[in-house]
Amino acid sequence: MSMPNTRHRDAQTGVDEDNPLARRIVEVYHLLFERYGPQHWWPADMPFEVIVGAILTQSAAWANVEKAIANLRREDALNPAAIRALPMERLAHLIYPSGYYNAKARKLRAFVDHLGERYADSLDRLFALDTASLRAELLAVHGIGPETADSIILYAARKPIFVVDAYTVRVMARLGLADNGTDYHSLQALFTSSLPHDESLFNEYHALLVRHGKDVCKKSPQCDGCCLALICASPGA
DNA sequence: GGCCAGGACACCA
DNA sequence: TGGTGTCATGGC
Repeated sequence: MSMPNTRHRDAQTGVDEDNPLARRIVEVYHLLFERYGPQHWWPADMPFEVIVGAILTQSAAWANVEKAIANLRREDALNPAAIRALPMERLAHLIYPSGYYNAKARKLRAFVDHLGERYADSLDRLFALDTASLRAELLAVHGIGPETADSIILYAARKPIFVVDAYTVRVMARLGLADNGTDYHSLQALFTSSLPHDESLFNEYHALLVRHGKDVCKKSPQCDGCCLALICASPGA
């Protein structure tokens, strides 16, 4: 994972180095990467597993999601046909540790049904869509909202789209660049208009925001020990 | 015992 | 259109 060198990449990417907001977004990335290093989120060798994880992680702790995925793997059910073949009760039981198991069982089923009906279970075919069409296609599936759709596009399809989540809002609020009322697409646009459209960069940046949000912004109301403290506009916000 | 986690949907005014 | 309730386990 290489960090963007804004001094040299501007000419290549069109990122406006004179834009203080864009500079700040890039600066935050550098500071987070320096502090935490690469996060190794979802190496997409198993895109279907990534999609399952993206759905199961909705409002759930990742450790619990891992248990649910392990159950599915043990059942040899980490593929669309197997999930479709499972009785809903059995599917819900397997994903029980991730919480909301009945609701999430319906969501998983909705996705594999959609994938089967329209793409013959081929993620390659689904991912062949351009990003906007893919996003619209995913949003049409029950249980897939903006964040889950973007997570699938970024981490499974490996297309450059920025994922906004609760941690992103929390960290950006600390920096004075957002508040709790900032809508998803405005915050997403803040990143995509400030950074090179690079899939591995967006992957790493989102993972770093989650790491930082967990480590510091939540636990330390006064930004104690925060690597962003010097540029933090509103400690304690 | 309460809070929160890598959200989304249904319902209502 | 915006606000609220619901879905629910597991770790701290």
